[in-house]
Amino acid sequence: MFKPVNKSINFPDMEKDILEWWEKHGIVKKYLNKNQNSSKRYSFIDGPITANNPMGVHHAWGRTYKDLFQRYYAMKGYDQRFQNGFDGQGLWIEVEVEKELQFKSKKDIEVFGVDKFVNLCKQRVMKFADIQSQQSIRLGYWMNWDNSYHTMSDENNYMIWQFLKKCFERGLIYEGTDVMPWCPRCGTGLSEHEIATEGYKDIVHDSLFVLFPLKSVPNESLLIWTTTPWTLTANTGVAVNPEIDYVKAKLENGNMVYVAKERLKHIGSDLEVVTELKGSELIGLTYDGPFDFLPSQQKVERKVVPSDTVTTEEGTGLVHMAPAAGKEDFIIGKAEGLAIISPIDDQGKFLANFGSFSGRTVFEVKEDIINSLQEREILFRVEKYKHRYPVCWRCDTELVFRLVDEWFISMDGLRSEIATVVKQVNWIPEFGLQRELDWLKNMSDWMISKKRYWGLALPIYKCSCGHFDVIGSKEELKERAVEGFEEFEGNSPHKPWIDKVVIECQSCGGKVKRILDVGNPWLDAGIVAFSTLEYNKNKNYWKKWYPADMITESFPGQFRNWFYSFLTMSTVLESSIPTKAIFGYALVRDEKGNEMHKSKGNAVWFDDAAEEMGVDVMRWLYTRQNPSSNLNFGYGIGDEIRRRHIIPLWNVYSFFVTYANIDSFNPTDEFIPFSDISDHDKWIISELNILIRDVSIALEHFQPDVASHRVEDFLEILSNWYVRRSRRRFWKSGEFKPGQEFDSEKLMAYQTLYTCLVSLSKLIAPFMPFLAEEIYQNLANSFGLGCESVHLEGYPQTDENLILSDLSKANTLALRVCSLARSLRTSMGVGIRQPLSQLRVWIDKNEEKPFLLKMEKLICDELNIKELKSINKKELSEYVDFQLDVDYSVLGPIFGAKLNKVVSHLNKMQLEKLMSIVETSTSDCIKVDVFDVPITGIRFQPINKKDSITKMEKDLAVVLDTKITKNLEMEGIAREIVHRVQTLRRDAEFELTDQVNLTYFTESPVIEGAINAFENHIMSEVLATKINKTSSGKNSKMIEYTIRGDLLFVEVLPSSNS
RNA sequence: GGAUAUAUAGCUCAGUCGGUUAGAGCGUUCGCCUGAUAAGCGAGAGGUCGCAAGUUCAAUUCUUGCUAUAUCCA
Repeated sequence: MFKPVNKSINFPDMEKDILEWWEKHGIVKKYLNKNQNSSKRYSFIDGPITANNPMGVHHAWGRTYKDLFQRYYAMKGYDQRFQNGFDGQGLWIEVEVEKELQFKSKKDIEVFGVDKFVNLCKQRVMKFADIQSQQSIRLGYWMNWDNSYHTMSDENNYMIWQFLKKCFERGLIYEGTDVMPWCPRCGTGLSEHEIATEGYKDIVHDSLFVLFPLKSVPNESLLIWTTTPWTLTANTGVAVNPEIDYVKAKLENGNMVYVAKERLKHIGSDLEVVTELKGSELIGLTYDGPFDFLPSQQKVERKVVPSDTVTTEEGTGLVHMAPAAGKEDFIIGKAEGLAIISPIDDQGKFLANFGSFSGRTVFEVKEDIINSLQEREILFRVEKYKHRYPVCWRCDTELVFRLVDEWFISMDGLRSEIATVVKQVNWIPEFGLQRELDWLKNMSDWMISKKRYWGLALPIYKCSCGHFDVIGSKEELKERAVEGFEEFEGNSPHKPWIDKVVIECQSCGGKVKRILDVGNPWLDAGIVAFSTLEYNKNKNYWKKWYPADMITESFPGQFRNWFYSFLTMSTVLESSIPTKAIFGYALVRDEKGNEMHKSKGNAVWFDDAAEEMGVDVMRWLYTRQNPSSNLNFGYGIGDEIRRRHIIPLWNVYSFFVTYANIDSFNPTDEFIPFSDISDHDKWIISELNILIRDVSIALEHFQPDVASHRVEDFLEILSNWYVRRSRRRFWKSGEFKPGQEFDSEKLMAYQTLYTCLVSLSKLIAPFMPFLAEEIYQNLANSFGLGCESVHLEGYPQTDENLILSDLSKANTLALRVCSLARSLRTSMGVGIRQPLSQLRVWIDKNEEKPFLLKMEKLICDELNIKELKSINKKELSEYVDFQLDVDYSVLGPIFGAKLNKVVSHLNKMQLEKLMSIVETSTSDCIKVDVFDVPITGIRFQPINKKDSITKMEKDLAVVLDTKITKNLEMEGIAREIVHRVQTLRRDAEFELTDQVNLTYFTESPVIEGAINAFENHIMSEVLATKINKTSSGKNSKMIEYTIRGDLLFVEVLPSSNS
């Protein structure tokens, strides 16, 4: 006996029961260990998830892929590591802890105590790692959760030291001065990685047009434009494009200004052009700067310099240069030898020698700057200007550009090496390779330092003498330490403990401390192909698992983040690929395709989604998605997935169990051999084997969407064709009990459907682990068949001998015939319940004709037709006309440019004559003019005559005999009655097997005649033991029906026999 | 300004290694079956496959240019 199936199942509840069952029986552990001794290996390296918040549904997408592929290879018998990773060092953790403590700046951290602060950061990571593990378990993600790695681990940090040491030995590490985007709140620079993603916002600023009077000529000025007024205090030059046309124009007050010709309109229509000149003529001019009086500006020479980056798209065509406060300015300034004046400190406050601005932030001084320019009559105009301006991706503070000393890894020496490695990786989607190479090409040196607290302690020791060293391991540090190692010993290599250690300078012998900076967090994640695979501890282990077979992450951000650091680090350490394949996927959007934002209220939390829609639905939604396009996620979409794909499977399963129990079907009995089962059964088994083959191939080629859609297609034909066309076999009477006679056709149906369902449960196990388990437990394990859990099973394998392509073609043909005939019935207004005597079918392709005969019974049954007749073209021509239909795909390649001539000759021929020539031709070709035309290229396509009783496609036509004889009419009425009584049975809540008595009353001789003629049929269809006509007229319990205009009253009562 | 991707029905998306009738789901109109399923099945309407040029006997498909959108870079 199978466990009865709940038809109105609540999937999330079912999933929770399964979770409990897995837990109770230790299934996960058995699964993780099952291939331990296998010679086959599948190596997956997990890109660490940031353990800073609960998981979102976008994480669930990636984790579904990770689980899917690992489960697939687990079922295939591959040994795996199943190691999850958590990312936990860096500014994003610091920011959250700062928020909790309500800190406003870095000073608060110092006052609070760096050690306490760092410990809180660690605690936060552990807390969310735990939450995310629990959520992942709810998702059905099977990993070794006791063995997750942390990027904050000693192992990981020291491994990065080793990497940095190797960079150092190659001379790639240097301290550089550069203008960096800087967050005044966080007090740190941002690397290119960080600024690009969410780093820009549309912000409106006051932009200023300012006059810079020329030194050489009185009353003549350069007109410049800036969107960052505070940088004017650090101005040391003006850039012009030598190729552009400029003008000298007269203002109302008679003074002259220089601007680009094209910008004149924007600046003022009342300007009168005095002369035109090229930008090159301006170069070298000197001028009075806007804040010459500041102490920092003394002895500075300010001049006009050339730059082809200057355009006439905005501003004045003359660009104010503050080399210490702008990226471009710095590059141009260095090239042209402009002075560099650094105006602000790490909190965005002006340094000491900036007069009244000193000690105030760049945001505070804006008004004063404007007023000062105004008073001195060099402010030309203030204009609101909206632009994309960089902000801090963590705290939203507007960034400033600042001259800083940071540590870098030089990329120029590595670029081509990395590119070589990148090209060896299999990128999915393919364009990933192009994007990574593009990023690589444009990537400037990697800024690895950060002036913060919680993160990798950069092992760089810089002496006051200028010499610096990079330490490559804890052991090396111990060896080199001259002070403080005992104090540090026992702590993780983090600030502040690590900074107790002092080493000796190898150049001057002085005492040296570590630089104060921590590392860029992408170092942390990039090293995991070494740190987690025991590169130092156990080389054999490392060799066993390196490189990974695949990694998978959301691709939009990772080309410059994890993918990049991952590939870079393996290039430096081993000059080899860290993974054979990188499978990328896009972004999760909301139901309408908009970005999800907490603030917009359209973000969906994983816990809510799991509770409401269930994780199998969620996982199917993910796996069926084309990975390279954005995924719209929502409850409505979830409902649709459940309704269209999961409920149908559940219904087939429920159908099977219902009848299997009625008939005492036992799956442990011997199965009828494939060679002996019916064609209909062979067909679905064949389709099943094709499905298994396709799904396996798709998964091995990283096409989970293709695999999912193939499963959906199979479910469709299983439910709507196999089961529907098999139902009568399940209804045949007779239980499968020892000593009882039973129908072998019926047994075949049960065994076939059973095979399909059990195979399906294994096939979908990596996709929907809960539903798969539920079905498998009931169908297999409860009878002691198979394994304890579907997840301990092997993945189904295709048996090529069971794939019968002729049966596929035959069923495809039958489906087409039925579809055409149904459409014809619809258009003629004859419902399917009215039997009709004959359907004539014309098939163009000779090779398909035998299939029609094979499918005759099934088609007749499906369409409620008495007889199927195959007709030839001549017979068909009674009902239709034909037209010439040239098969261009046949004739095109043969005739090429002469094709038009051939076709026009064919068209000129009389159609009937051509048809008979083609039909009677004994050779493969016919002569048309001078051409030998193969007859396979000439077709005759039927077209409808008016008011026809035919319906056709190109190579298929059906003709319906619509004559309804007296007998057919009565049979139709009988079917109507059966239908009404079945509905009555259901409404009265009879069991499927209950016998009933029918009582009816009618005054219609037609209905009465039909009942009499088809009494036995009706009785067997509705399980009636008796049919009584009352002569006393209708009683009040009878239900009234109108059948073809006549009244019928019916009552259904429990049978007196039962 | 450069790179990559995308552009197909009202919406969300498949597809076409070039072949003259381009598909699905949702939505919409109409209908139907049902002793598993109204959380089902089917039919109809709805598309000059972004625009333009080129290659070709033939272009939605290949090439180029343009436009728009997204992501990335400068």
